[in-house]
Amino acid sequence: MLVHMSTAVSEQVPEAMSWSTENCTISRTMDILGDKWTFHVLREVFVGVRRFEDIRARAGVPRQVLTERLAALIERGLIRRHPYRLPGQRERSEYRLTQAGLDLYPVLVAMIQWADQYLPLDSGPPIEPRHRGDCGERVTVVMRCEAGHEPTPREVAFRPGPGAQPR
Amino acid sequence: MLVHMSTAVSEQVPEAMSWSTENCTISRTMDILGDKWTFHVLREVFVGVRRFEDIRARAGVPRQVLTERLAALIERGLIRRHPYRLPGQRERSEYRLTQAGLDLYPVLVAMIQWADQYLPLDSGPPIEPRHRGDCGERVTVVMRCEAGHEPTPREVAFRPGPGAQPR
DNA sequence: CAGCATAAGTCCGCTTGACAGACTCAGCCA
DNA sequence: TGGCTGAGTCTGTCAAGCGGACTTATGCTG
Repeated sequence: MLVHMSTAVSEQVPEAMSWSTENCTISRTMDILGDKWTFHVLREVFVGVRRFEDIRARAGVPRQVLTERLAALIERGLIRRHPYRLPGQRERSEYRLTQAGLDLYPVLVAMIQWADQYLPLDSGPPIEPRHRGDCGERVTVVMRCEAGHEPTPREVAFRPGPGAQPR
Repeated sequence: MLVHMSTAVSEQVPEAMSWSTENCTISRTMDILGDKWTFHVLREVFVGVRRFEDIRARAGVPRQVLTERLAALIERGLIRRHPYRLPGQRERSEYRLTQAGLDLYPVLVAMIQWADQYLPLDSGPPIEPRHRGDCGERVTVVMRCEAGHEPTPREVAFRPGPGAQPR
């Protein structure tokens, strides 16, 4: 039971205190995604902007930072280089999402959904995730457990799994 | 239609190029969440670790950075201070999630789900989101559109919404 | 051929932020 | 009185981000 549920005056030690943060899943994810420019770059690639100069100009990333972040994202397997050639120009590279990159969609959709609720603009959402093709309806994320329930945030808790290490 | 779907050799200009990144939802979210320490701090609060010293020691955050991040998270309304008093000690503060903070659950669950797939540990997941109480089953996020479909990442696209500004 | 245009970088010096480690402060207790 | 503890603040060092100038490779134009 997490301390959230405690009603006693005297505090209990949270269960999580006895588990290591060594191999924490969030840390390992943040090692890849955990800075503001990486997310800006991914946003551009997600909306279809894939060339160095276009990404740089739209996201406002310093060139050196963009070079470094693209290399890191390629090394981590989220994007890959893809040669292209404009008529009358030499061959260059653009950057496309891999399957691992595409599978970040739920993360981006969850963030947009949160921001649309808590950081709304007067003019409405500037960007909307939608079901492609004939359907075209707006897409949201929902949490669902394996029994088929759809719990609210208060009904969800993080628990140690098989890979948890004692401290 | 996004360029993803183009099969022609000659490239098209992505639709997104004609929209401003000024008020982008991802940028505005990253202004709040977009650095590695903020996510580490949130992780601790999510798993029930709420006191300055405990957060600092478990997350390995430099004190000064923790002070600054907690203040920012309070100002943005994701957490709030809550006084507590251990027996025989003076009153101190702990940090708890607000409703806005709790509603980041889907973002964290989506990240963990992605990492469990693409950055797995031999020993299994160290942390698992679960439905509290009697159910106890594992929780995942799914994308769902308003027509009730559950599209895969390739079937979702980001489109400009009512608040999109031309460049 | 010389000269120009362009995408995608690299180089440079400055400033900002992260960092480790020492220090402070307030209340409680022996 | 002096010591302990949680929650900070202070300080000097060092890495990273930054804007702006420079470079490189190729194709096009005259």
